[in-house]
Amino acid sequence: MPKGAANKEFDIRWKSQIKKGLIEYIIMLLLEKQTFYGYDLIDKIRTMSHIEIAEGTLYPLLNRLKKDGLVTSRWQEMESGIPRKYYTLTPTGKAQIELMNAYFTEIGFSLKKIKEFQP
Amino acid sequence: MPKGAANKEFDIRWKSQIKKGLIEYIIMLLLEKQTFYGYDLIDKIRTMSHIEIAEGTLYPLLNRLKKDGLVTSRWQEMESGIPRKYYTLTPTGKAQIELMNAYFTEIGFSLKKIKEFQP
DNA sequence: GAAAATACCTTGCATAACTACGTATTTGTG
DNA sequence: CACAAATACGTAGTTATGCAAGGTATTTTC
Repeated sequence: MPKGAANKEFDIRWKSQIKKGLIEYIIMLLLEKQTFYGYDLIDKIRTMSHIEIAEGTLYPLLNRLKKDGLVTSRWQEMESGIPRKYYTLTPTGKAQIELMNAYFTEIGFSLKKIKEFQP
Repeated sequence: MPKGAANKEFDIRWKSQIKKGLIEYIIMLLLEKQTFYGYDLIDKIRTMSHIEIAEGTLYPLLNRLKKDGLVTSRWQEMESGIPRKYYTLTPTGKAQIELMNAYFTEIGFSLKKIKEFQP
């Protein structure tokens, strides 16, 4: 057990940086299973991963995915309540997920190798 | 097998984003095992992970770690060749690594859960 | 009928990776 | 022996993304 305390500000910054790209991946993994609307994605990810996603992060992100042809969206009028914008993964999005899965697997192997590395 | 091809530009951007924070973690994992100098870290990480780190990424990163008290550095004159700046993890750095390990473990569990999720 | 929750959105800031460049020394090659 | 490549450090400016803080509008709850 190290005696020094960790650097709290560094930790906050680092965790924010780690989310870059990761959130995009998680959202696509979920959209691979079913359609979601934005507000629901935030809630789903919070309960499944304890990762908090700000709305100011999510909505621009979904627009990027759409612009890049990875998802499509359609408005859904509710019988009661506020209309929701549902997102669906495109074939391009599905192809992209395969690349992401492969990259994550590779990162997993690399981290394992590095952690087991003996000088 | 999806018919659509993935979005190449998106993939390049995404892989760059995934590196954010990850490179910092990998470097600290290596420095936990032994001291390294910058140029050697690039080479070590390339061979152990196939992740390319630009020099313009590494040197500012090492300076940040130093500024945040996670590493110390000392110049080492070589008998032959260019002097090297060796980096060593501080107790603060070691404490930070434990937080990072815990966070990565949590992310691993979350991804597993999300991948196994059935609607 | 006021507050909270739902559901969407935008603007501006901070951070980190990258490209491209610069410096200096040493090693390899024709 | 000259010249290219490799070694080893560094900086400046660009770009992308997460986040805080703000906004609108409707619905539910107390």
